[in-house]
Amino acid sequence: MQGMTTHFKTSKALKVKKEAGENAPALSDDELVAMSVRELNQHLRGLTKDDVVRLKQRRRTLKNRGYAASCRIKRVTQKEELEKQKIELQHEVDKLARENASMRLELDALRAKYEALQCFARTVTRGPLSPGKVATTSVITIVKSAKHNNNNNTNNNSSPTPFSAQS
Amino acid sequence: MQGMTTHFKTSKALKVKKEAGENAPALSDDELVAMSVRELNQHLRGLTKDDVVRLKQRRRTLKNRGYAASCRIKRVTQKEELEKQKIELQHEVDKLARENASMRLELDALRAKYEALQCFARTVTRGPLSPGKVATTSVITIVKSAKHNNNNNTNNNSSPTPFSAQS
DNA sequence: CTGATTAGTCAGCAT
DNA sequence: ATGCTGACTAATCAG
Repeated sequence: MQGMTTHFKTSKALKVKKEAGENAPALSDDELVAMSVRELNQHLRGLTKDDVVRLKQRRRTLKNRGYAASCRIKRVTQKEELEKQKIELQHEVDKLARENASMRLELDALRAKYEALQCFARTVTRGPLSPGKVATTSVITIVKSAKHNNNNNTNNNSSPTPFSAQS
Repeated sequence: MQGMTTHFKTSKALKVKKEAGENAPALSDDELVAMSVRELNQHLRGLTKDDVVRLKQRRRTLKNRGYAASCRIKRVTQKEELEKQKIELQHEVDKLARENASMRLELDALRAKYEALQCFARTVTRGPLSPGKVATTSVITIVKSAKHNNNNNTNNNSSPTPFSAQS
């Protein structure tokens, strides 16, 4: 991709462009860009029209240099922002998927319990004694304690609830 | 450092830079970039060393122009790709959240049904047998089966079974 | 050398 | 005038 060999040399050539030996009013780049228009006009007194144009153009160029840098920084910042949001969304997907799976399990388990209880209720209502084709494979265990019913909170599978069924 | 003195081109072009009227060996930019090194050498015969250097440099510059364009295209493509993936993830989040909510409803409804049936079962078991304060911790085990119980598959809420309870 | 990437420059647009 | 961005160039890095 990119070299990233941070060459902090740049002694005089590449990044920090310093104007060579200008004539008298040696204005540094940093000074020139930081200058307001009013300040600039003060420095412009007693210069050739040509020099004025040149100096203004140099200022414009220096400004552009900064604009270009801002533009690139903005570009990478936005890209990083996008990637960050993407990661956050991915985490949210994972979290929801986990919740989903565990709820599905819970739902299936509860459905099974419900159906077992349903069968049991059928037997006890339809007649405590039906001599027909009953009783071969389903076991229902009912544990009953009448005192206090503090149930139904974060229903784990180890049900202390009155009714629990195994297939 | 660079005085920008070398642009005798930039005559009128922004995107498609076409060389103006060159001299004899008029090679278009497109031809020059598309040329292989062997082909280039053939066109290089009978030229000043200086001209050879110039032509090679022009070729390199044209190539660089293309590389820069590829780089920009790649940049926007990757950005679009990121945004696309972000939208897809957002849709997935929405979908999972919807599933989650509906499952939560289903779970709550089933829990309510289950508890109602539980209450009912308690009454029918406790009622006929023990009117008093019996059965505080009794365990009842019922073994039951029938030949074929093909009724429990993806039990929808519209239960045609004998027992159904609503809260 | 070829291809990719960065910083700087300019043109052009918008404010 | 000021700020931003696309395209171009040169420099430099990576293979």
